[in-house]
Amino acid sequence: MDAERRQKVTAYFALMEAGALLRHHVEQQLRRDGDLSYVQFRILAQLANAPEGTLRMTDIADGVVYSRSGLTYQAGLLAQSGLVRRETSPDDERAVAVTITQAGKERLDSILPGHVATVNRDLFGPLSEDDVRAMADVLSRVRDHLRTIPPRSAAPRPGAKKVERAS
Amino acid sequence: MDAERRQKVTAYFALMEAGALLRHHVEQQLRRDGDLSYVQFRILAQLANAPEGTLRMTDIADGVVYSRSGLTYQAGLLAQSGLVRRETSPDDERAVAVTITQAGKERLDSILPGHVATVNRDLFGPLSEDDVRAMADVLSRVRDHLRTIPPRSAAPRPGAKKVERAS
DNA sequence: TATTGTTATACTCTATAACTATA
DNA sequence: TATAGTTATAGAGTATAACAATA
Repeated sequence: MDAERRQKVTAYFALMEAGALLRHHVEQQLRRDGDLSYVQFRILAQLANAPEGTLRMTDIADGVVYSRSGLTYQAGLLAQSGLVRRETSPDDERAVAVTITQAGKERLDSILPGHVATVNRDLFGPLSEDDVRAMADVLSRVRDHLRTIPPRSAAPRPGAKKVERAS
Repeated sequence: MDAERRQKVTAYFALMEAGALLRHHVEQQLRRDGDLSYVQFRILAQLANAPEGTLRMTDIADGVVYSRSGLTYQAGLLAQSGLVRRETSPDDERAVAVTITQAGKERLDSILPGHVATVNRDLFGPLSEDDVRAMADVLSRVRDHLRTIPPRSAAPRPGAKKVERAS
């Protein structure tokens, strides 16, 4: 009863703190070794795994950032650095096709070894193979469940018209 | 071999994303129901659990924020709102004793039920009791290990003198 | 009308370095 | 000299709302 409640408190705070600390470490490595933010890194990685190295903004948005403008901002930084290219999509003139460039691929390749080393040391250092399995299993479910709940800012456009309130 | 590598990739990204999403949801609840950031919430909670409701800045810093100035900033916001009180420590004139006020306790109490409900729903909703146990166990170790590694900004004062590099 | 994406703007948070004061 | 904390400042990131354009 009470023991379970304590487990939950422990699990909750451990997740929050481990997530924050790991992100902090990882951001430092990415910034130091390749002058990238974590979000930029994720965008590049997604593009590198996509056919043709191309995705539309909306595709990228799923699981990387919370607001559309935030993604525009980050993609803009990547474009400025020449790591991605943006052009109007051929099939849908509204859409923007983002493509990783050669420079982008090289940047990714130059960062990856150090990144893997950092994660292996800082995250997996104290874990057994079973631990990793359990963590992957449980946190995948948590992530999927959280994605389910309205993020409240990546989608909220339909009813974007609740003005009123003449304070 | 390769399967283990994939497990690691899954575990790594699941942790990063679950942590970010959960924080996002939690921040919204705290902001909406009590106009607090997560850091402010943690500070208040720490103080509420301390004897006399008092801690020194340095004590609070452990596990809440990464830079001293960041803590000063957040504590300043709490003080402005009347949720904490700051006064020079009696025993050590350099130190600042931060104390939660009655208003602070009330704010915390008013937020807590909704907070617990949010976490139970968003985080623990899809988990069994065993899952929670495993998560608490593994992530506690990860957190402890990460704390071990120099955060690189909460402590770096001694050799604060590596100028050079006249680019 | 709904969807895709950008822009302008304001704001929150964080970090660095310099500084004060006490131990 | 080392420790506790603040301040000034600057920068990165994010969200909101308004907007343009295509489906």
